[in-house]
Amino acid sequence: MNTLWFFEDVNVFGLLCPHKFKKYKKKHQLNAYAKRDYIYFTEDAANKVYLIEKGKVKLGYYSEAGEEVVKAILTRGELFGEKAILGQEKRNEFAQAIDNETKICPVPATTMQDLMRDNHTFSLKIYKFLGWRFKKLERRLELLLFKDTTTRLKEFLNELGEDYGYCCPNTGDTVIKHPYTQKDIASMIGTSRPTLNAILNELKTSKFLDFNRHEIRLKIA
Amino acid sequence: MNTLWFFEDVNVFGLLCPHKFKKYKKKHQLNAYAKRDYIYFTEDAANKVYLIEKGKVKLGYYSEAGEEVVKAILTRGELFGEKAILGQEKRNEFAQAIDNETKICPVPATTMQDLMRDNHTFSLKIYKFLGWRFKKLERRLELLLFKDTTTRLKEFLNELGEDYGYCCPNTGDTVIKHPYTQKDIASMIGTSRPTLNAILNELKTSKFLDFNRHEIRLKIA
DNA sequence: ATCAGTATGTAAGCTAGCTTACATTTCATT
DNA sequence: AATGAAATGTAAGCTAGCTTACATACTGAT
Repeated sequence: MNTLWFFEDVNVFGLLCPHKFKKYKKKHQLNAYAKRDYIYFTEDAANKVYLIEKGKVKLGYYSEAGEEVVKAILTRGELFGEKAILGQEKRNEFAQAIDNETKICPVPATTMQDLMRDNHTFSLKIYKFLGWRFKKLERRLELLLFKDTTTRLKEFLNELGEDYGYCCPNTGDTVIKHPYTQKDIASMIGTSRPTLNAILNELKTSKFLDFNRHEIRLKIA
Repeated sequence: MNTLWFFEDVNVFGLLCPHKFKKYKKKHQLNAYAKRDYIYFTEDAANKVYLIEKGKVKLGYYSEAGEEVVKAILTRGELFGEKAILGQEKRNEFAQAIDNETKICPVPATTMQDLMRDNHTFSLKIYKFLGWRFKKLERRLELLLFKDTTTRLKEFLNELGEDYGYCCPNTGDTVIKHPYTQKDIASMIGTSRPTLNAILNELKTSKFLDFNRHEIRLKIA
C-alpha cells in the first residue's frame, strides 16, 4: 500500500482539487521549480501551504554548526508547509526542489482556514492530517530516546518501504527506489554518515538487505 | 512573565469560560481527582480535551522497557489532551493527577470543533496553541539531536524558569519552585537519573545554580 | 516515633557511536 | 573522455553518558 497519495482514505491532493472548491478555484495556480530552487527558506513568512503536483521537495534546516539537517523528502501528492495553518509566522525550515520540473501548487493558509470553516468534512480531514504529522514527530523522538542506531535505521526503512516500496515479483523482497543519499538518511535518523554507512554494510553482510545508490532491497525474513 | 496562563496573549482557560460560550455552558462541568488518579490512560478513547482548573497533572507513557517517561507536568490554566481535536483516536500517553484535589474541566473534542467553526478568532487561537505545541516538540527533537546533556538541562531549566520561576528580590536569582523529581527531569531531557544528578551537582559546584528537593535557583551570571 | 518506600548522591567499568581522516567510486558537465 | 564534485567505504582513537550497584537522606502514613 502506498501512503503517499492516501492518508487514511484521504487523498489530500484530491481534496483540494479546484473542481470541488469553487472559491478556491479562482486562486488555483502552479509554480514550476528547477532542481535546487528554494520554494521557501528559513525565516520566510509562513502564509501558504504547498501541494506537490510533480517532482520532489526536500525539507530541512541548518544546525548551528552549519550542517544541513534533512527532515523529509516529499513527492507527488504530498503536502508541506502545513504549520502555516497553525499560525506559524516564520518558517523554521527550508523547502527545496530536488528534481527539475518540480511543480507546486501554493494555497494561502487563510484559504485553507476558509475552506475548513465552510466544509466540516474537509476540516476533519485536515485535522487528521495534522494529527498524523504530530504523531510522526512524537514517534521520532521516542526512537531517538530509546533505540540504538540500527533499530532506528530498520524502523526508518520500514516506513520508507510503505511509502516508496513495492514487492519484487520474483524474490518477494521489498524494493525501495528512493531519493535519499546516505547523508540524508543519517541526518533523518540522527546518526553520523560514517556510522550509517557501516551499519548499512553490516546489514548487507548479514543478508538483511541489499542496496546501491538508488535502491534498497529489504530481504524477506 | 508567566506563560502558564497566557500564551501569546491567549488565556486558553478564559477563552473557554462558559460565560462567553452559551452553547458550551450547558455542558460545563468539573471533575475532581485525588493524587495518583488517572484522568485517562494509554489506549483510552481520545474524545475530550481537558483544562486544569486546580492542581497538577503529569503526562507520560511507559517505554517498552517498562519505565515511566514523563512528557510534561502541567498546572492550573493549562490544556492537555489536545490531540483529540486533531482526530487522535486513542491516547498514546497517560494523564495522572499528582496533587490531591486536582480539578479538571473536560471538553468534548466535538464541542471544541463546533466552537472553532462558530468563532473564527477562537479557532485561530486554538490553531496557534497547537502550532506552539508542535514547535515545542520540534525543539525537543533538535536538542536531543545536537546538544549534550548539560546544554539540554540548562535549556530545560530556562524554560522551567519562564513557567514557574520568579526573581528573588534579594539576590536577583531566578527561583523555581517546581513539581519534578530528578527522575522526571532526567526523563524529560533524555538522560539517565544518575547522570542528571551528577550534572546538577557539578552545576551547583560551579555556582551556576543551587537546588534542593523543591526548588532550583538559577544564579545570575 | 517508626518504618517503608521514594528520592538523591556517588563511583566503577563499559561501549555505542562520534570525530577525523583518507581512499575509492560514481556522477554530471564540459 | 576528462575532470571536478559529490557520494560512498573504511579504520583508528576517544569520550559522553549509560548501566549497575550501593549508600544515604527524606517523607508520608500509621
